[in-house]
Amino acid sequence: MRRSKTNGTIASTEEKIKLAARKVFTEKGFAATRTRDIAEAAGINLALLNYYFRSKQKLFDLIMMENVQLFIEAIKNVLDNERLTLNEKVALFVEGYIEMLKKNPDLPLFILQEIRRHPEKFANQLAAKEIFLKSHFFKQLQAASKGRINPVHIVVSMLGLTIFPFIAGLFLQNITNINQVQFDKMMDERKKLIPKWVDTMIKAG
Amino acid sequence: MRRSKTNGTIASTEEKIKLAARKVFTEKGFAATRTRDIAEAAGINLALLNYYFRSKQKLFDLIMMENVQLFIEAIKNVLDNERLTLNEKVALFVEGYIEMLKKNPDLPLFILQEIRRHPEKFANQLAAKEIFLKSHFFKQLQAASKGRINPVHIVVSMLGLTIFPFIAGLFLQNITNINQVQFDKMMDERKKLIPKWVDTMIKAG
DNA sequence: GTCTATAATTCGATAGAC
DNA sequence: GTCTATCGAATTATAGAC
Repeated sequence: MRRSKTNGTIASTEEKIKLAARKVFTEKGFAATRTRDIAEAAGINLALLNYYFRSKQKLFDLIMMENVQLFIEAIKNVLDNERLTLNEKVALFVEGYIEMLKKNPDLPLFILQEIRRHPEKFANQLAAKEIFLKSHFFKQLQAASKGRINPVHIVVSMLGLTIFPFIAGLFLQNITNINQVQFDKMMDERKKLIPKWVDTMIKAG
Repeated sequence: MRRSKTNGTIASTEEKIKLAARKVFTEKGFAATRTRDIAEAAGINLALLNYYFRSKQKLFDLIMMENVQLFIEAIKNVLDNERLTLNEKVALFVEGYIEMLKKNPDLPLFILQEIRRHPEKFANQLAAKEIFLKSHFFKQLQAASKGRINPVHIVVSMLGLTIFPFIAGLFLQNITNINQVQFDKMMDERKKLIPKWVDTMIKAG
C-alpha cells in the first residue's frame, strides 16, 4: 500500500514504518518505545512491522545507524579540509550542526542517552578516538591555543554552546518564556555568536 | 534490617531501597529500569519494594522529586542574593553546579530526558518561568548586556558550558581519549574558565 | 518486616486467514 | 502484503506463610 508523504512523494509501507520508527524511537528511546506505538504512528498493523523488520531490536539498530550518520555527515567535510582556516572550520561546523539540529532537535539527547546505556557498542564502533584527535581541525586548534589553554576545553565548549540548547530546549523555553519560533531565531543568531566566542576563548590568556 | 552505608551511618531498609532506586533510575531512566534491579541493588526482595513504596511509578516520582530538588538547591541561594555582583553570582553558580555534577554526573541527562518525555508534568510544576525571569541575577544580566546581546543567550551559554560536559561525558572521553580523573580535573579548571568566558560574552559588542 | 510463590498485565513476536 | 487472533516471555504487583 502506498500513500503520499508530506512532501508529495510516495512512501512505501517499509518507508512509512521507518519514518514512524525514527520519530518514536528518537523521541522516547528504545526502552520506552512500544512497537505498537510505531505501528500506530505508521498507520499499519503490528504484525506488519515484524514482517518487514523481524524484530524491534533490528528496526532500532537501523534507525540508530541512520541517526549516527546524520551526526557524522554534518562534520566530515569540515574536520579534514586543509584549505579552511580554523575560524572557517568553526563557523562551518556550527552552522551545519545548528541547521541539522533545527530539523532534528531530539537527536542529541537520543544519541547521548544510548551511548550512556551501551557504552561498549560505541567504544570501538565509532573509533572516533583517533579520527578526531588526528584531524586537521584538532591540529590547527592545538597550534592556535598552544601554551594558553587545553584545546579539549575549546572543543567541549564549542560542542556545548551549539548542542546544549537543543538538549535543554523545552526546559529553556520554559524558564525563559520563549516559544519555538523565537528559539529557532536565537539559534540562527548563535551561528554568528559562537564562532566569535570560540575565537576569543582560543586567544584569551 | 539495618546495615552500614559507605559513610558509616546506619541505613534503614526504606533508605536502602531509595538509595538503590536513585542510582538505577538515574542511570537508566524509568522505562529501562526493572524493579528487580532495584531490589537486587538494595540487597532486598522484590516484594519488599512494593511493601514500602506501593508501585514502581510512586517510587520513581519520589526519586524524580529529589533529583529536581538537587538542581534547585544548587542555585537558589545564588540567584536572588542581592549582595553579590553579577560576576560573583556566575562564579558561585558554576562552581556549585560543577561540584554537584561531579557527584551526580547522570543527573542532567536523566532530568532533561524526563522533561522531554512528560513536558506537561513540568510545565507548571517547576513554574520556574517567573522565578527565573524575575530573579536578581537576570535583572543584573539584562542591565549588563543591554543593547549588545539578548541575555537569554548568556544564560544558555553559561548552562551549556557547565552542564554539557557531563551530559556528553562518555562521548567526550571517547573522542578525546581522556580518562575519568583527567575529566574531573578539566571540570575543576572550568570553574575559573567559564566565568571569564561569560564575562567576555556579556561585554563583547 | 521479610520472604516465596503466584496472579495479573504488558508487550514482542508469530500463526494463519484473506 | 496485510490483517486478526493469540502465544509466550518478561515484568509489575499481590497473597499468604513465617
